[in-house]
Amino acid sequence: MPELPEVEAYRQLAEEAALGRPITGVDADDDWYLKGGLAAGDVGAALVGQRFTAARRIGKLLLLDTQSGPVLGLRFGMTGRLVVDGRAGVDALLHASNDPLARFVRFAVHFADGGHLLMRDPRRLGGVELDPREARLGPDARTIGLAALRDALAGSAAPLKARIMDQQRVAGVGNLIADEALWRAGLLPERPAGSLDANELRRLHRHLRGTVDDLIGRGGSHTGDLIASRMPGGVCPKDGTPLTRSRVGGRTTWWCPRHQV
DNA sequence: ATTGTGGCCTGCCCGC
DNA sequence: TGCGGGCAGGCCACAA
Repeated sequence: MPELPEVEAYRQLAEEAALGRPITGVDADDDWYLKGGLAAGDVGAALVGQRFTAARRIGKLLLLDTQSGPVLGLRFGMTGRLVVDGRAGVDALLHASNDPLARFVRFAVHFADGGHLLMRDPRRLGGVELDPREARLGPDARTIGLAALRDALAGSAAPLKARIMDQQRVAGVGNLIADEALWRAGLLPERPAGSLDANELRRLHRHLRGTVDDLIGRGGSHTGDLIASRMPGGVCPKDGTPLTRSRVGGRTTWWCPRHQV
């Protein structure tokens, strides 16, 4: 599913292939897919005649700036893909259908040259927004500083995993990255977020950023070292201990009961 | 304010 | 063989 690494790949695709091309039309027929009070026709009215000038990303939110219009915000939910001129941003997506590109198109932007940028999302968990409130998102997990991470966790009784997945505290951490980073850092997902000492905080910071960089480099959130073992019968790749499965913060969570404390 | 829960949506896979 | 149910999880509305 799209977590930060996938959305970063989408951002790069948009940056390489979608900037500077005059927009001549928009298909936004699915009301469910329009967020933030948008009505059918609003997106077209705002974008036709514009060009995208930059592709940015905060956490899992892709932001396409326009010349003199609003910022187009794209969220991909769990099964959303970005496709530009028929070229998909990522090859494989866990839990998403690999049906032909023509199916499940929820939103499309057409360019004057005949090409298009579109979102394909079988489960419709993503969405489209104009001028999304970027300030609502916390620091991006790829670049967050130690002090900012400390601030995000300080004083919280919520489970550590839930806290780092709170997009208003830290932007971009999804379920798989959370499990992978906590596993690498040797920290129990259920630990109260505010209970980390200075060493543990440093460890989490190092491994959170390291995990994000690794997964971007390897090409997706499914390429983590823990992920392959994240199934019934799976054992910890570090020490061979059978992994524990539970729910933390409402999410299925896998961890090693031996080295995560 | 903080923390937890349920529902949205659809495809897949398991067991009967 | 068909079918029901559980599951995947990002995000939001809502509850306590």
